[in-house]
Amino acid sequence: MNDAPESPAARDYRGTVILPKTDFPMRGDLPKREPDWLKRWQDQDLWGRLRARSAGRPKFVLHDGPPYANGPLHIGTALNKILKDVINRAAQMAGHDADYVPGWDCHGLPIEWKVEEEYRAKKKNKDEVPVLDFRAECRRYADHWLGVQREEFKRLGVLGNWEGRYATMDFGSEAVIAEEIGRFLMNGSLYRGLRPVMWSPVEKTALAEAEIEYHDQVSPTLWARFRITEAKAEDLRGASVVIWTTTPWTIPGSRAVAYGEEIDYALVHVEGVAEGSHLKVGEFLLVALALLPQFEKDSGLGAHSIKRVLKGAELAGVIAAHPLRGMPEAQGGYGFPVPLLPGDFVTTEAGTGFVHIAPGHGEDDFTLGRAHGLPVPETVGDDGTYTMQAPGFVGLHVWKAHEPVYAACEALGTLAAKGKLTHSYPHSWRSKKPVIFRATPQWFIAMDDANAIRTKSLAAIAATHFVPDIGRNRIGSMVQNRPDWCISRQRAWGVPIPVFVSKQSGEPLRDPAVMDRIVAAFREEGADAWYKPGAAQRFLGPDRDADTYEQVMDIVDVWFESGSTHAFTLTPERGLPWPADLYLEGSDQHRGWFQSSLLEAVGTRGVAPFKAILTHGFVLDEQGRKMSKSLGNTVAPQDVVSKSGADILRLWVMNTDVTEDQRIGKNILEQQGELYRRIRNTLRWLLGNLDGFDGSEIVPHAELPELERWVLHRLTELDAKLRKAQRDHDWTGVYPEIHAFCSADLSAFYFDIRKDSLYCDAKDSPRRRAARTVIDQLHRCLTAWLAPVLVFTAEEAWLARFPEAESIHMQDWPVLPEQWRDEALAAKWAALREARGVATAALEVARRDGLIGASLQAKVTLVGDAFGTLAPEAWEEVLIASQVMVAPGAEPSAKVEPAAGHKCDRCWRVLPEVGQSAAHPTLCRRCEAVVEGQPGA
RNA sequence: GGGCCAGUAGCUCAGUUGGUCAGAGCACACGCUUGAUAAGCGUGGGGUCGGAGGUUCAAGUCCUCCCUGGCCCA
Repeated sequence: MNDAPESPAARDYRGTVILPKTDFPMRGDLPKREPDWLKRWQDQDLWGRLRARSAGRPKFVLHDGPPYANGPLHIGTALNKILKDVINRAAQMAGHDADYVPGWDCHGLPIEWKVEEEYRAKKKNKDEVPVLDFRAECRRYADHWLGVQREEFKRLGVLGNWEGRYATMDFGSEAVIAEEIGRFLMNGSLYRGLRPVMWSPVEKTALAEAEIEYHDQVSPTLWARFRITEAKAEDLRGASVVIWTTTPWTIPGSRAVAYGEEIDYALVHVEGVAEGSHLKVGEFLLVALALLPQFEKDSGLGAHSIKRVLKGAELAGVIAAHPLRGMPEAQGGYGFPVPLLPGDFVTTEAGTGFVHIAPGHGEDDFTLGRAHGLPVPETVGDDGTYTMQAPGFVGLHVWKAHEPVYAACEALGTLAAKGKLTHSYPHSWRSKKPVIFRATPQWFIAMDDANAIRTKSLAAIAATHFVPDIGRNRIGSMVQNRPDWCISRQRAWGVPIPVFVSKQSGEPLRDPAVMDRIVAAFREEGADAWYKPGAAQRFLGPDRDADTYEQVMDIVDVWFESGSTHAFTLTPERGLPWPADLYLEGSDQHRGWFQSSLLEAVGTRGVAPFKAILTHGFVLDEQGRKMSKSLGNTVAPQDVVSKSGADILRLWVMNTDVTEDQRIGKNILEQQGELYRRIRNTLRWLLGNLDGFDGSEIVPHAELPELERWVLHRLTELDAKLRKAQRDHDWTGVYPEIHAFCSADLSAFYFDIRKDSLYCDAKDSPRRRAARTVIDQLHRCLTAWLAPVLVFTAEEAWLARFPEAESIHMQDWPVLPEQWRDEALAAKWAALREARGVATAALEVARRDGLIGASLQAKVTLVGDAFGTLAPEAWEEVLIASQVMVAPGAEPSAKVEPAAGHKCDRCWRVLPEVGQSAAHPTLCRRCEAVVEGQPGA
């Protein structure tokens, strides 16, 4: 019915249709093309040009948290760096000078361990290797991985000052780290103290909290009697307090027993015992009432009576005997009185409601002991064997001590019961071996001395902008509760704590001149200077005798080093302001880098080194589980880059809510590929329709049709969101919205509608020029807005249009005219699109019924006042229908029937007028005019 | 074991102070187009908003408990 007339012979008008034309390929082919872009940027010194161009702009400094240089990048590090890159690029394009200096953390146990492993493989003993050689080996190792990671970061499209990167092992960094320690030495916050620390007997070193991981293990358990020797209440004398412990090896270090003041304790008279029980009929025991039923099972307690129930508070002043008192081999070693002390950490969740206190073997123990003036015995040596202070067990390893402890207690009649328990226990993250709490001399930074680091830190936290805000609580409660900062490590690969201690007074030497010599030497020779022969005399100077000083050979905690990165990176020499605008790391760094940086800066400068903190979550697999090699669910960034392209990985980062944990996997990446294709095709279509575009055809805003002005309004909305995200560092949902704009607003709506005009109107028709005016802006906005994320694709889409341009990355985001914003128009068109849905639904029904195929075959009658705000001719455009009638009515509805007339051979609209022209019998009037080149067509 | 956070269609995410909030995009199915074509358009089916109680006239939206997962800490 819509066939063109058979005669005269139909002409081919295809050549008169203006179809999109561009060399911008449909497929990204990212793995192949991205390296070419990287080379171009490298060759043109994009980074240098950006800095030159940005001179004088307000600085934006995201201070890089240093990844550890000991292996290839994993997906979490890639996520972190990509997010930083997007934020830096966005700040740059929003008008800042975003000078980004990437950095690396280079010292520390993991590298040391790797190098030792290499020695072991070569049958070399580390202890026989000169320390300077060993340190050189570690340096080479770190340097290698720093190089590998740098190239991997670059491949991800991350832009930064790679030449001027910082590393904690640079001589200048080592010097500043020593200098920072010196500040704490001089201001008095650095002190040496005996404290229980997490100690690895295998690696023979104290471990930081971050170097500990928890695994289940089976521990021997011990119920031991502490016989009461002194008590006001007569019925308590001679009774035994029963403690329970999962570390029987700490018994030789036991110096007190803790109880809970509010806990109810039962004085139990034993009247019967199960076979094999170590309890004795007739004895009196003290056990928490709530735990008595469990104790019965654990100890084989049979018939018994509760003589009395007492509050823990009544136990104040009670003295007991050590369970090893009288041990023959100990030669009177455990004869001291053991006081009962109140401890608020005592619970009735497990055990007996009594906790034995070994001040050298636990944080709570140490604190309680210190409060009551208890000694801190050093019962265990650095290799995990007992010292002379554990008489009867000297030389025995603690992991082999439980049987001897059982035996000694049994012989002394203080063994109440024994057993086994599977529980979570701390292990060294390197050796995977269990660690112990052990009292050792360590260097600490005081949290609550006159320097008041804790108080000042809490104030600094209150003044910091957190994204998300919950981070404030998290780091706040940690700082509130943390103990003094133990900064010493008994290792070789790091920056030494550059301190001399007077052998006579035991006091550290506080001499600025000595510190100056040390810092100057480190700057020239690196921290190796500390280990060179004659170092002590060299630094102490001619006026002091090195023999009267102990040179501290501990190195500093790597968290102190990374906490000092602000001090050697945000410097006037680098032209970087202090403090940084932003620190951006995973949420685990609340305890790590955020905190060490905060404490270090507050301790030396009184304020935080950052204005804002942004945290992201962890990368999980598609089921939301942690990634692990054993589960085989890891996603390597290198694989994503080589298979899909860095732009896909970058898009994934920005399409997730980074404040929560993010999932990644094959399906999710495929989905990102789909989203990418839509964006890419949008750019391609824009480019295709800008072929030959020339500023002379731009139509003034006031003369644009409503549809065009609506698109420009949408641009102002997106622009506002983008700029708000840039200011607040909160990007959640921004790029999903840009994608939705490309898909729903442009591709499915605006583009679809304007194809008729762009393809079929005369080149210079006002309507077509208006569309191209907007398409020009769309191209400029989208490429600029996408540039921080799709760094390669945006460049390709920019240069496809402006081949002579330097780079999209040299551009700023366009500043949009305020007049584009038109809320009333937005509301009107939102309503129109609702109404349009009624019509498209009706068209679909007609299609189902075979009445029409393409919508241009339809004549649509719109009934309803909702349609009245637009003229029928405008509805023809919006519905892409050949003929539209509008009629008043309450409920909106649409009637569809085949359009009457013939299909225009050029624009495919079906109109009665087709066939009326003698010259072009197969064309509609508009197309005839265009083909004839009539003015105003 | 403790602290903090999260759990909305297969996937990624929206859903202010409780009252058209059960949504979007992608995927999927079906259809159209063949002048964005290894593209484009339309329509549609999918969720008892982790589970169970409770507060309220009214609860993804508040409270309690539980389950699952994550980070941190023991």
